[in-house]
Amino acid sequence: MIPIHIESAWKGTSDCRSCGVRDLVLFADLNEDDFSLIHAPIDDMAFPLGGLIYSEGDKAIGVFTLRQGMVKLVRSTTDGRERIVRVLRAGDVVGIEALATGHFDSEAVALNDVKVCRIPLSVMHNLSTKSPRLHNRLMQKWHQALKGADDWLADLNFGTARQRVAKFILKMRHAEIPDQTSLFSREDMGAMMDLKLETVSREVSSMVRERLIEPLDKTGRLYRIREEKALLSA
Amino acid sequence: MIPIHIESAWKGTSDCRSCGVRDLVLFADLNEDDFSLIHAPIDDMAFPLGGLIYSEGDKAIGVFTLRQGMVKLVRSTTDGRERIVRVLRAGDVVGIEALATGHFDSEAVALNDVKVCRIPLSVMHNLSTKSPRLHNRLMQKWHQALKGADDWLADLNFGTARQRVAKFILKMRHAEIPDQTSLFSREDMGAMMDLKLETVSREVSSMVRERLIEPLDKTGRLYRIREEKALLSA
DNA sequence: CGAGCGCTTGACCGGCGTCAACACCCGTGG
DNA sequence: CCACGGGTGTTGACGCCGGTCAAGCGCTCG
Repeated sequence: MIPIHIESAWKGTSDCRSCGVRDLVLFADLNEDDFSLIHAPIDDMAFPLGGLIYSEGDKAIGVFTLRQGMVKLVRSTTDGRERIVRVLRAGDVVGIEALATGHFDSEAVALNDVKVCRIPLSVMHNLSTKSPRLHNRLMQKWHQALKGADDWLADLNFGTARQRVAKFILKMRHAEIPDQTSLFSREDMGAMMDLKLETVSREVSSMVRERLIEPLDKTGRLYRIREEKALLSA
Repeated sequence: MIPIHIESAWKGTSDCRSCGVRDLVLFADLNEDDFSLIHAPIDDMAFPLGGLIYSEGDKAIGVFTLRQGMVKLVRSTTDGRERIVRVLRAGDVVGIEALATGHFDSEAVALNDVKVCRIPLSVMHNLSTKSPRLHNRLMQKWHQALKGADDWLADLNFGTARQRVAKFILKMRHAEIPDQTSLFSREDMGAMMDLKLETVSREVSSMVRERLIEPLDKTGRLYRIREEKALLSA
């Protein structure tokens, strides 16, 4: 999965009022007065699998609201290896740290087809001090990010390889179709759980053999969850 | 280290204007107008080693600014074991998540003698919408917490036992005396790095034998860093 | 001075990393 | 349409790191 910088990710300008996922996102409870305070365009953007949304240390134009798809946040450790610190899903704010510092702390890469809207920092700074509604939403998004980070550590980086993979499978289950789950490349999964790709592959395979999960495609990405309890107590 | 609930941690009411660590903390750049908006007392509190500041799920009265000492944030995993997700130091906000949800996501326990001031949620909610200065500080504190979480994962939960312990020793070095470092009980250190206490002990001992560090007390808590480079490249 | 807690050290073993071969999917080009 | 090749996933053999169990040591504090 080679990251490719997509020059032309721009897809147009958003009208947030009619956003499909508006109840999930930052602008959920803005009123008309709040919208009138937005004086810069919200850009609509799309990235394919592997697309680079930003790099570690980049100066930020804005923060991104994730409308569709999943994004991995990658840090390169001092010894050169890559560590995936978290993955974000629809409704999450990608690059929220730019609100505090103006630049990004990690690299953000699309794990599948991704749609985001980019909200300029100027809009955020202006609105968040003037609209208590956005202010509150923002607190919730910071909290969501922080809890996501702590959960990631406590759930996926603790215990045996089997326990980690089991938790991962459950964490990545689909919101709408809860008996299905989407995995990633074995190497990415390894970087998320601090395991080698062979170990990940072995654990997944053994769960398939034991009928806890069932493959739904031939690429090892989509599975049906057959025995949730057995996974939980793995 | 058995957590003890300290009934009477209350030590008085703070005058934030004369706070010794004010430049580090939330109220760093408040002006007199801002202070006049504070209509509830800021409580000054102290906890001894092992003191329980709050438990997972507790309803929050306020958030805590850490003025002295260190605090561990502990989560109990589904299988009963304890995981230390982060440790906080002077200037950090303990329990910042309460600003978003009103309750605490983890347990907070003092790792040594700790002094905090408790800022009521009402004060935070009132001030943070009315004072852009506090609003900005708050963004920085959220960012500090989130970056702390990501760093913790990337630095301390990756690589061999030796690498983890080496990073830990460097992370816990003193701000003022940079060749000294304070460790914790081997069990706590294990819970922080996902290692068993015997493994932690072995790695520390081997670094002492190799003269990378030198014990400064007889309890295994205080060390002098002799060869920083060797630790970095461990 | 003795009890108890935490740290250290040793012996052993199992889980996971390492290295390597192979299978499978898919896109490309003959 | 099929041959080929690269990328990804799987599986096996083997060795080592770190977990487990247990003993012993040295503080510290009654």
